[in-house]
Amino acid sequence: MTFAEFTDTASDDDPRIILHVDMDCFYASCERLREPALRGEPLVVGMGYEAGEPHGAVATASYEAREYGIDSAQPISQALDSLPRAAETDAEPAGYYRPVDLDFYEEVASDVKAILHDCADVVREVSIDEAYLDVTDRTSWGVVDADGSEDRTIAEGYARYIKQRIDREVGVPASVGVAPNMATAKVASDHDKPDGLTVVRPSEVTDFLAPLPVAAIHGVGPVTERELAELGIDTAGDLAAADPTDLADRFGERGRELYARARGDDDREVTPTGRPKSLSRESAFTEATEETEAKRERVSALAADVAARARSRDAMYQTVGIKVVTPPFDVNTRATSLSGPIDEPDLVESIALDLLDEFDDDPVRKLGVRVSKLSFGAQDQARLDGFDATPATDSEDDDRTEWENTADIAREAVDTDAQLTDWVDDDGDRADDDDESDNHTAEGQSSLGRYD
DNA sequence: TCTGGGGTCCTAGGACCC
DNA sequence: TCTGGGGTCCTAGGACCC
Repeated sequence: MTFAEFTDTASDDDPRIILHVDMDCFYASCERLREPALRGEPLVVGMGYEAGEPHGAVATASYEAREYGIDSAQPISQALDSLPRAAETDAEPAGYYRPVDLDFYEEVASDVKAILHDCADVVREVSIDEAYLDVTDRTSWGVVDADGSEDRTIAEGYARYIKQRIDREVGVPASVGVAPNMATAKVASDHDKPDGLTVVRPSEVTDFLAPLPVAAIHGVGPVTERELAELGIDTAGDLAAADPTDLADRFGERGRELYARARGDDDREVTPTGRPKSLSRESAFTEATEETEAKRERVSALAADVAARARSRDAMYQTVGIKVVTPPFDVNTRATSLSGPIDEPDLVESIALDLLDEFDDDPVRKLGVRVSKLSFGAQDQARLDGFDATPATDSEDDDRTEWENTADIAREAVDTDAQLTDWVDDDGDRADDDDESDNHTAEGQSSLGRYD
């Protein structure tokens, strides 16, 4: 047997079993958990409405509310107008609005995640209400013939067990997709919402995907959908039958990726959730403003916020950036990198304000502050200690801006002992690998310094 | 659909290095 | 003074996701 034959056989005989668990209109379900009277009622969860400004957007709409055309990301005022009235003359809509309470949703989510981790060896949490599980070693594609009439896979029973545990122990509904890879599992969980369970066996993958609209593929948004339509590609089957080279010409590497997903080819492993790559805060003005002071105040507040959050998460950052949205909806970003990771709220503010200067004369409808190139935990800081402050940029001292110099001072002032917290790596080895690639950057620079 | 907030990944061009 | 090819890092923008 050749090696190729061997691997083919191995993958045919032993396809993975991947679950995608997706909580149904999660925020609304959480609100119903603590307020059962909201069950069965049209419910909109959003933000920005209570301030008296009809400026927020819908975060989640219950399925009852969706019946009236209400959808995520819709302006809140419009959504509330769409709700039915109890009587023609009623001023109040016969539906409910609740403001987002993220802290509560995170508590509920952690209960759900605990069950998921109990049910799988590897869990990748993608968001507050979504996760991938590799349960290959916990169940099987084997078929049971329980009552002699239907054949179901053992994996289906396992998925149902997980769903029921979430429902029984936490009290919120979930939709689950089961498939031999992540991309197909994701589409499967979406296929029968809410409270759905869709199992796509290895032999069924192609037939399952083919008839679906191309937008059902994860990664195809409005822009790509439109461009694909111009090429006569409307369904996943069309995409699967297209010429991958043409797709690559038009969409780059993404084209190949989407082609593979439409064919049900996806060998990405389920890896544990890594640490964040960036942290940001943004906020919109009621209407576009040109006032310098208003803009600066907003940026200062956002900077303080984002720096505090970074500190609370034990994150140091090496890049600080801003986002400036000008009418009609032009997104501008600016960023500055420092010579090493820092944890300095004042510096975040001064850099962000400096970057904002460029937009002094522009009307602005939205501002954001972001920190990135994050590093975590005591190890990085121990390294910083030996990090001799002679990065490559030091040769041009005159060009160094005030904040870069300040950054060096701040870095040298870092008290390693004070920062040696009881950081625990709860993300496993893989996340560590990710972080190490970041650390190498710092090491590389200090090496350069030595060889200079 | 005149658009909130928090993220990820990819790409292109320029700077810089050997 | 003119100059190749390979590589990395950085910034800015774009598409997408929940």
